[in-house]
Amino acid sequence: MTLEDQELKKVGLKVTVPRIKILQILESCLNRHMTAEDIYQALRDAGEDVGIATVYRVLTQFEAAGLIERHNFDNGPAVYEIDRGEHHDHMVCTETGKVIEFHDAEIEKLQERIATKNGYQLVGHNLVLYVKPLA
Amino acid sequence: MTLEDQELKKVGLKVTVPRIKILQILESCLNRHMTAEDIYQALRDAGEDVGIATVYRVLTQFEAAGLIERHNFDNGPAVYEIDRGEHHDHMVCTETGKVIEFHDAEIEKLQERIATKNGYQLVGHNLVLYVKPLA
DNA sequence: CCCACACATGCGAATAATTCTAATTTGCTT
DNA sequence: AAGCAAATTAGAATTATTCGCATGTGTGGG
Repeated sequence: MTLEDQELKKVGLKVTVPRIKILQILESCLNRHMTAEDIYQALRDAGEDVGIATVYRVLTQFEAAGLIERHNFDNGPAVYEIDRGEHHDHMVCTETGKVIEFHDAEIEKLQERIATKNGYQLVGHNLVLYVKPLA
Repeated sequence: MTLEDQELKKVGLKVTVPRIKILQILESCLNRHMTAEDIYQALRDAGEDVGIATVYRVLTQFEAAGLIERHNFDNGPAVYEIDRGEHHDHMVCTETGKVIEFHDAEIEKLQERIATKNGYQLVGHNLVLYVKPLA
C-alpha cells in the first residue's frame, strides 16, 4: 500500500497500474506542466504498455478528483500538473517556452471585485502572461 | 473603394472578395467573438462561396496585421473579434455562456510589474474570469 | 479466499479544429 | 489587355482528444 495507492483510494478511484504510474510520473516532477503525449512517452520509456486513450481518461479523472490541474497555454496542447493546493498563475516565455509560476494576492482580489461589480460570483480564472527576456 | 478596401490596402493585403466579406461580417458585429465556423456559416448564408481554409488563412492574416484579435476560451474553438484599439479582458458566465468585456488598469499595471520583477518584458497576456450569477 | 460484476483498459476508429497541398483563379502593375 | 505573383479552392493531412467495444481486472460480499 504505497502513498499513491492511498491517494487514489481517497478520491474513490480503483488502484490500477496505469493510474499509479501516471500519478508517479506527475509527482516525480521531472517536468512540471507535461502534456498527455509527454506522459504517454514517459510511460513507454519506462516499458509500460498503456494506451494514449487511457492517459487522457486518467488525466480527466484526476482533474475531476482535484489531484491535478489542466492548463491551456495559447493554442498548444493541454498541460497537466500536480495540484499542491497552492494556487498560482503562469508566465510563459515566448522565446524559450519556459514556464514560470507566480502568485499575486492583489490580482486575485481585483478579480473578485470585478466579478462582484458586474453582478457575478467568481468561480475560476485563467491568467497567463506572455513574456520575453529583457533586451 | 469602400472603407474595407482601404483598411486592407493599409495593412498590405490584396483586396479580394473573401477578405472584404470576412471583414464586413466581423465589423457588422452581429455577434462579437465569432468562431471561424461561425464566419464560414455567415458567408455561406450570404451566398458567398468561400472555403473554410480561406476563412482560417484570412483570419490569421488579419490577426498578424492587427485588425482583429484571437482568443481561446477554456478548451473551445478560437474566437475572433475586431480590434478597436481598446484593450480589454473577458468574463465568461459558466451558466449562460455570456461574454462580458472589462478593462482594469490596476491589473494591467500589476502584470507589468510581475514580469519585470522576474526579469522579463511583458509582451501579452490572456485573462479570462469564469463567473456565475450571484445566487 | 474466491467470485461476480462493475469498472478499467487497449485498440482503432471517430471527431473537432486547424493547416497543408496542389491545381486553378484573381488582383494589380504595366 | 497580358503576365506574374499572390490568393483561392476542395480535399487531404495533421493534431489533439474522445468514443465504442471487446477483453481484462480490482474489490466488496459471502
